[in-house]
Amino acid sequence: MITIKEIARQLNMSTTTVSNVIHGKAGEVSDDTKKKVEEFLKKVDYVPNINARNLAQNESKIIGLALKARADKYENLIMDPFVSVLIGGVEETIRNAGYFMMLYISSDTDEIMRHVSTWNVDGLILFGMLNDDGIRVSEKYKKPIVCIDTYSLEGLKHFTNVGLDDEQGTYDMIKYLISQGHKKIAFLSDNQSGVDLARLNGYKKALKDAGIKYKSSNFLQIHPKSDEIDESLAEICDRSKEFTAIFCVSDLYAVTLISALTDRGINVPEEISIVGFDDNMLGQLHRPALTTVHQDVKAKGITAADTLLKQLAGHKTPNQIKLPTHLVIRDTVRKIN
Amino acid sequence: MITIKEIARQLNMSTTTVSNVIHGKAGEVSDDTKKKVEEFLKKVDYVPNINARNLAQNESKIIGLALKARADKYENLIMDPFVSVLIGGVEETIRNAGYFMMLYISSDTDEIMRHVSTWNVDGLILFGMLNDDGIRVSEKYKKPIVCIDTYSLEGLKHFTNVGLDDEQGTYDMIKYLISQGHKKIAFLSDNQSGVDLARLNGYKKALKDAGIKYKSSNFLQIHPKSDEIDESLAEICDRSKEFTAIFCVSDLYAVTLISALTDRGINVPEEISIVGFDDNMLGQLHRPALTTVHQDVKAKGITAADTLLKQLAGHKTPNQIKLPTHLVIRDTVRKIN
DNA sequence: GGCGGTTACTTTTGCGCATAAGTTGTACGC
DNA sequence: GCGTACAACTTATGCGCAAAAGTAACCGCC
Repeated sequence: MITIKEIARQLNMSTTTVSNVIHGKAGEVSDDTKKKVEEFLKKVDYVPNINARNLAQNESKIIGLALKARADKYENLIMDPFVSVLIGGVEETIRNAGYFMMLYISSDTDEIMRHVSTWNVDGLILFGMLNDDGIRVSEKYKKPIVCIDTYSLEGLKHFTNVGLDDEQGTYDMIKYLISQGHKKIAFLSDNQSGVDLARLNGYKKALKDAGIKYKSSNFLQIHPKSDEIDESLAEICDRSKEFTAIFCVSDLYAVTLISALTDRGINVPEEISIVGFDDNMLGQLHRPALTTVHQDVKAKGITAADTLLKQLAGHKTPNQIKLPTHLVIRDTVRKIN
Repeated sequence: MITIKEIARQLNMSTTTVSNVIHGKAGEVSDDTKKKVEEFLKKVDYVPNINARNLAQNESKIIGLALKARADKYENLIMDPFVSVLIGGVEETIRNAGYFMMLYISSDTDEIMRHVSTWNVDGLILFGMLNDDGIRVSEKYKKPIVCIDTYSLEGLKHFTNVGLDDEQGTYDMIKYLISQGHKKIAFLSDNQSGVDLARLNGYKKALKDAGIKYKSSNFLQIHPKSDEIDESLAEICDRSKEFTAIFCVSDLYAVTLISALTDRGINVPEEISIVGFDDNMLGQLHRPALTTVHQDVKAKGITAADTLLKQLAGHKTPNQIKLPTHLVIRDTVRKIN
C-alpha cells in the first residue's frame, strides 16, 4: 500500500502538499501541482490508511449496528427475514454516505460497549434492545444513538427512536376485521411492552370505538422458546373456538399459528380468520395468502441510518419518527354476519 | 478514553512497562509492578485504541464479509433467510476469536476492494460471488480468502471454498423420489453453474443409476427478476402435467412454485410432487410441509469463519470443504405406482 | 575484581496521516 | 526601495501504540 510520504517523495514535494490536494484545500495548492498530484494518485490507486487517519482525527467513520439476539424458537432474532432486510437498508445508506458499518450480534450490552469504545465508533444504531438496554448504553456512550422499535417516553430522553405508527396500523386492521363482522377478536403476542404494547393499545382503541369491551382473556400469550412454543400453540388452538379472528403481532407468528391450526384440522379462514403484521415473504407465499399490516422494513433501516447521519453532521432531528403502515387485504379473513 | 501514556504518568512508570503488562510479556515485569498495573487498568476500564494498535502493527483484526447483492424478485439476496443465518454464524465465530466483522453488501467488486484496502482487512469471506469475481478479488488481495458456495476447479487455485456435498444431497433426493415411483422428474433452477451445476449433476447421476434417460427439456428455467418471474412461473405451471415431480434448487423456489400451482388449482402433492433444498422456515411452516434437503446454514458460516481463522493463524486447511446434507421427508411428495 | 548474564526497567523510534507553524518568493502600494 | 500581504509551499509535531534499542543494578563465577 502506497503512502502519502512515498507519493511525496516520488513527486519531489512535501507530504503536506499531497495531503492538501487529497482534502481539496483550495487556494493552498497551485493548479499545476494539484493536477500533477491528482493524476499520480489515480495512477497508483491511492487509498488512505484509515487507521492513521482516524488516529490523527480522533474519529472512526464507523457506525455500529447492534442487534440483540434472542434465544427463541428460531434460535435467534437474526433468522427472521425482517432482520436481514433491515441490515441491508442500513448498510446501503451508510456506505453511500462514506461511512462503514460494523455489525454486532450480542445480547451482552457490556460486550457491545467494549467493542464500541475499542473502535471509537462514531454513532450507534440499536435494534432488538429493550428500553433499559438502550438507556444503559446511552449513559456510557456519549455519541449519537438511534434505536429502532425501542420506544418509551423514558427512552426518548436518551436516544432517537425510529419506528412505526404501530398503534394506528393495528387500529386499522382491527377496524377492518370489525367491518367484516368480527367481534370476538383475540390479540396474540409474546409480551406487553414496547412495540407490542403500542399495538395492543391500537387494538383496544379500535374495540372501544366499535363499542366492544376489551377482555384481558383475549390476550393470547405465545412463548417463543423452543421448549415452550408447541405447548403454547396447543393451548391457543384449543381456545380457537372462542374467537372468530386472531390478530398476531407478526407474520411469523401468524403463519406459525395457521400451520398449527391446519395440523389440527381447523381451517383458515373458514373456521377462523388470522391476520399478521409485517408483510414479509412468509405471508406472501402462504396459501391462503396472509392478510396483514404492511411495513417497509428497508425504509426503516434507511431512515434510522439517515437520521443518525444527520445527527453526525450536527443537524437536529426529531427524537421520534413514526413510519406509516397500510393494510394488505388477502385471503385469511372471512366475512361473517 | 484513557491512554497508556496517561496510565504510565499516573503510575509513575514508562509506557513500555504498561504495554508489557497488557501483552502479558512474562519475565519482563516484576510481579509487584504487574499487579499494580493490572489493578489500575481494571479500575479505569482501559480499552486500547485499536486504530493506534493497528497502525503500529500493520494489521486490522477485521474480517470482511462481502455479500454480492443480486437484483431479483426479492430485491436482493439479503432477503433470503439463508443469508441472515449465515451472517449470524460468521459473526459469532469471528467475535469469539477476538476479531471484528465488517459487512459489505455490494455487487461491485471494485468497491469491495477499495473498502478492504482502506481498512487493511486481515481476511475475507465471499458469498454470492460468481467464480470470476472471486478470482478477480484474489488477484488484488494477497491475504486469505474463503468463499462460500463458489466453487470450480479454477477458483480453488485461488481460494478455499466452503460448501455442501450438493451432488450427493441432490442424488439422495432424486433417488428418494424414484423410490416413491417417480420417473418424470424435472429440475428447476435459475442457472447451470456453480452450486446449481453440482446439483444438476447429482440429478443426472441419480437418473442414470436408475436407468432413466436425462432429457434437457426437463431442466426448468426460472427467471427470478421481478419483471420475469411471473411469466416463467406461468410457463412452468403450464408444463406441470409433463412431470410427476419437480426438484427445486431452493426452498424459496419450491414454495414459490407451490403457491403458483395452488393459484391455478393444481394440488401438491396430489397432482404433482415438489421438493426443495435448504430446509428453512419457509418450507417448515408451509402446509403441506415441504420435503427437502437439509443443510446447516449456520454451520456453513461457522465453518467458513473457522477456516479463515485457521489460515490467519498460519495453519494449513483443505481448499475444499464439503458439509453433509440429509433428507427431510415431509408432505409434498406422493407415492405413485 | 572484571566480565558475562539476567532482571527490570526507560528511552527512542516509527507506523501514516492531518495540521499548526514556519519559510520562501513575489507582487503591490506608497 | 521598503514594508506588507499573500500564494505556494516545507518543516515539525502529535495522535496512541508496539517494539527495538538502551541502561542500570545486581548476581555469580573463574
